[in-house]
Amino acid sequence: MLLRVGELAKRTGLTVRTLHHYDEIGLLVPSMRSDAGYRLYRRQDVARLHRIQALRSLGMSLADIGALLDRPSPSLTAVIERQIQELERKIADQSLLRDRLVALHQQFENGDEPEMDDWLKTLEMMTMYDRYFTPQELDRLPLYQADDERQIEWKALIGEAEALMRQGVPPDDRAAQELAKRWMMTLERDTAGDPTLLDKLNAMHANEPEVQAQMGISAQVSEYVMQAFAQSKLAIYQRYLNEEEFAFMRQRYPQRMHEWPPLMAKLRQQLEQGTPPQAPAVQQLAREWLELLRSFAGDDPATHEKIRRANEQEPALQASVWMTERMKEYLGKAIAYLPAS
Amino acid sequence: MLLRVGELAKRTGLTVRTLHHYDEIGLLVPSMRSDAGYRLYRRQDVARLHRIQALRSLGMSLADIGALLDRPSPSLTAVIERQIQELERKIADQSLLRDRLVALHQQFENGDEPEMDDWLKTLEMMTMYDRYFTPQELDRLPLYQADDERQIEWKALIGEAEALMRQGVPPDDRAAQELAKRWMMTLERDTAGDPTLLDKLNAMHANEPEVQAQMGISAQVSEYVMQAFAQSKLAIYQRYLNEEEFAFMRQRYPQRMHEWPPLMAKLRQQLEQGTPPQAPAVQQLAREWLELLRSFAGDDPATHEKIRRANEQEPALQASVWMTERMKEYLGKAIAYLPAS
DNA sequence: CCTTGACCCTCACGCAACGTGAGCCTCCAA
DNA sequence: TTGGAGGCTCACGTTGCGTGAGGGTCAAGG
Repeated sequence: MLLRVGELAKRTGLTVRTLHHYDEIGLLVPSMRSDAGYRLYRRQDVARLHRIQALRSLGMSLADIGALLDRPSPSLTAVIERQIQELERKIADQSLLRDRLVALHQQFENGDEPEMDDWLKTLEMMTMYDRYFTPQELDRLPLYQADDERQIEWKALIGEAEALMRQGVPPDDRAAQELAKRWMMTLERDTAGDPTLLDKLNAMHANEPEVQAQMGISAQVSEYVMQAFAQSKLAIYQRYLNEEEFAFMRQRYPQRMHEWPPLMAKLRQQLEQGTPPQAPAVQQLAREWLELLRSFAGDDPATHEKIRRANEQEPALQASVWMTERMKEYLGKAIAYLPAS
Repeated sequence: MLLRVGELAKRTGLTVRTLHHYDEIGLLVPSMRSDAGYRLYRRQDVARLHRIQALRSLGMSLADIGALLDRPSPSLTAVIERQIQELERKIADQSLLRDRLVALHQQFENGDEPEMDDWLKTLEMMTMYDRYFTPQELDRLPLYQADDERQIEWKALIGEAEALMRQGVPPDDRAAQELAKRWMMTLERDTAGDPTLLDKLNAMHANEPEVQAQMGISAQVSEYVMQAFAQSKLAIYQRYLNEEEFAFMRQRYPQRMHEWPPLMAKLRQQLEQGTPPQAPAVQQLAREWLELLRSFAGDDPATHEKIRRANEQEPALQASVWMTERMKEYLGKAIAYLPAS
């Protein structure tokens, strides 16, 4: 029962080269050589090879197989479980990819042979979203599931904004403010009211000129809308503040309002992780929050009180802007725990 | 808008090494270098990189991407379709593997920590079957889905055969013949009556000592059963033949009967492929069939006629042995088309 | 006895898409 | 002017073999 490589190869369905390779890496070293140097495999070698093939068929690497065969492993079931999990991960990944490809394929199916450019642009957008959002987030991001209606809605909003800008309408104009409010409400809806999603979306728009181009939202437009939104809120606060307070706030608020979204996002994440309000991380966020408030409202507690009253009484300030009741409550507790400074 | 590698890497989520690599293979060569040799990427380079990333996210190889971007490909949808198909193949393969692993895992789940050897033996058997049968065949092979009942049944049959052999009972003994008939019927059932499966199973048993050991069917046992089966058929034919004819047949039949299964398998495959009986391949098989018949029945047409009559009238010859009515009819036609020689 | 042809041997490069140093250069701020 | 961050070019490693190149071995046939 001495087999030469060729014979063993034929019997096992492997190639001679493969057996050479196994020899080289010490996985299966034939226990004999002929005088001429031919590899001679004995029954025990063949048995080992069968085990190797068995384990290979489970997708194990040659290194792992060698380790497993050479010393009695602690737990074989554990090995299998690992293999299963890895396989399931791969399958999940590939299924996702396939679904996406199929969707893409359908999208361009009617309307024969799309232009290369349209094609790639769509693809690029998809990969952009991939870079800024996790798959779970994408699932929760309505903007990503963009149906035609949503597209049209946004096109209209953008068009209006551009028109106002072209006409030189200032951001504190009533029309601009109304547009900004609608814009923000739509945006809130399309980010599922999640400030984390909003924040990432903002980051994406800020960093990727191509996204701006594709969506049609230039940096100017978004800045204009932001300012108009700020003005719409200022207009409300004005009714609660005296002249001096309002003048102060009017100067500072528009510059600092960009800082809300990331702060809200972080707060929301802590809330969802169930971090208690007195935890250091949350306390830090509360401090930053107060800091931001002071930066445009000054240090006078009386002013702060007025702003709080406005927030409570004005429906326009209550609605929307990614602040839920739970968030307000959580923030309130965190602030209450802050040592008086 | 000139970016250095590090910056571009950061913005795209790639590594510097990856960008170097793309440069090396000519996929993305920065359109500028600084005086110090630093790679400088312009807007157009960034755009190209975005496209590269988009296509990569579809699972395309760098080579393919390069080809696609450098000349306008004929059909992009075709590319995607290819990707989808490849993905589905991979997914199918991996799902199969996972199912198998899960099954294996469950098999050993109860009965804490199995012995490495049992483990590997089971696995080895699985890979053996894999080598001799296609996945579709395995699906159709009842023996492979071996439940406990089947196992016990075969253990019993093998035990009986071994006992008879030990006791020195000759294959032409009544008891041996009865056992052989039951054996063949069980085997027919467990190969789903498909001679192709039978043939491959035989090949596996003949070539793989380990399979014999695992199943407990030694070459001696299977030869004994074969001979007993031959004797059981001879006993029937005897009633139709004269003494001389039977003496001739008795001498030859046991030696040649091994040749039936492969011949039946080939014939069945032709039948299933819908090959007409007058096709050369089928004609060749018919010739071989007649040749085999002559080899143990002699050249006298009268003898052949007697055998045919026996086959028609004897239920024991009708039943089983992997010959269906359709097969008989097909073979009959093929023989009828043979030029008289 | 010599020649085929089928096998066998040992290098050693190739593949895909980078990861990971090593050794050296450049730039900018302190 | 010095230190640290970032850049450069080799060049080897990874995984599991495929694919020659160049050269022995062995049994059969002329």
